[in-house]
Amino acid sequence: MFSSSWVVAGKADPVSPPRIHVHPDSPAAGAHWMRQLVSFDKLKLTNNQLDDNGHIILNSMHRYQPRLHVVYLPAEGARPASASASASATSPSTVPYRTFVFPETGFTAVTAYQNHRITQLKIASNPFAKGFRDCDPDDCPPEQSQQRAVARRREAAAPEPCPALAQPYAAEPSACGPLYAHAHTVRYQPHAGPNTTYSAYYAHR
Amino acid sequence: MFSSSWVVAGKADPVSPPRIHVHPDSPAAGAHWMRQLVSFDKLKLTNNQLDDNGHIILNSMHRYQPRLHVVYLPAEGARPASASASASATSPSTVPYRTFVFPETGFTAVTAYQNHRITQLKIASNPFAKGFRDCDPDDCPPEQSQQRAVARRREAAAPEPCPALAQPYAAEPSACGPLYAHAHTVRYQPHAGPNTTYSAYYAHR
DNA sequence: GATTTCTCACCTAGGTGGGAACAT
DNA sequence: ATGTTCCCACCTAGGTGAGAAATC
Repeated sequence: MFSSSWVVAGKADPVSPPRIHVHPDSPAAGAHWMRQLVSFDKLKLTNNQLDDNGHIILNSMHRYQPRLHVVYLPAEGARPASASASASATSPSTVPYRTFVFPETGFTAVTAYQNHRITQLKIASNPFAKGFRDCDPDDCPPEQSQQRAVARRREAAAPEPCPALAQPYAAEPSACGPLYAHAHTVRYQPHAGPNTTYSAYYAHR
Repeated sequence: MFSSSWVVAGKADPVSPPRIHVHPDSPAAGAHWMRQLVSFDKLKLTNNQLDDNGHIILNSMHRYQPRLHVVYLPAEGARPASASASASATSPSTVPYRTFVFPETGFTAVTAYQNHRITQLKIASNPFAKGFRDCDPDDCPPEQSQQRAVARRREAAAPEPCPALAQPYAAEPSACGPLYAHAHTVRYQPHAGPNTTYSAYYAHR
């Protein structure tokens, strides 16, 4: 058996090139942001340190805490001709902003799920993975022939469903032991300096 | 034979509900618009008079002249809290703007092409119609077995290509006689009052 | 008889996990 | 032994013209 806890494994890996995802609606007035839910579903993650698509660069098997920055931008006539990005780059201390952290959005980056319940959760709730379902939840004949899933699938382990994961995306991960969630719609900022980043050990169950 | 000219066929049909397509980048500074080509490829057309998707409503077999309006929007601090759209609706004469017309963008709306050369032009140049091509222009074996096109296709008429249409989307339509082009990326405004709109007669060749 | 609508096979574009191959 | 990369079949979503059916 393994101990189910995190352990420090030495100094952290070098930090990735820090990148910011600017919401596509930016800049916009406060009324715009309050009008509806603000979604970051255009944000993309990568583990390619040389990425040039503007994606957020992560290290696999490391833990991240998304942070949200709300930046006040003066009216167009009141600021210099240069774009706001360069203005904040040259004098960041003069740009007023507030930062918000939602601890429930913290996640561990992975290249492969470490817990097959997460796999089942994604298959059940993501329309693009419909091909891996045993049964379409929307129209599933009670005892009839199941919708044929991908032919070459040959999963050995039993499903052993976790009650806490019955509602997709709504469960508290710790309810089923250490889980490694794949996050699609998060904003990235390393939450601490290089010497305090969680390092590469993780717990099996 | 038919006469190859337009004739007046009585009073015009009632005008469609007038709609404006606002470019998705709006509002933006002049420097933004000058940075690259300004594309209206998100604009969609419909002949459904009851459309509620915000598409531009056209009458089939009628002629249209797109118009481009450049509207000056004062800096955010200098204008009232209400959005610019409502401001121009309540007092249009106070909104400074300029209108540009490019006669070469005029077109006739249709539900089906009236000239099969246009069909061939679209098939040759639109990636979504690749299934109807006899041969992929990018990799076509010189004399080998042609790429199989859609099976149930049974076009009777010979291709009889028009030299002026050799370069997709670049030809002057009148070079091959009266053509009825399908326009995807245009801005709509009826170019005259209801009594001077072209009506439903058109010329065969 | 001419025009419009509808369904279809055929595409593009891209988001899924599976699993083999590869790297460390 | 473990973690990563790559290709694949399988999906969603939606843009094509062909041709039958419907409409007028």
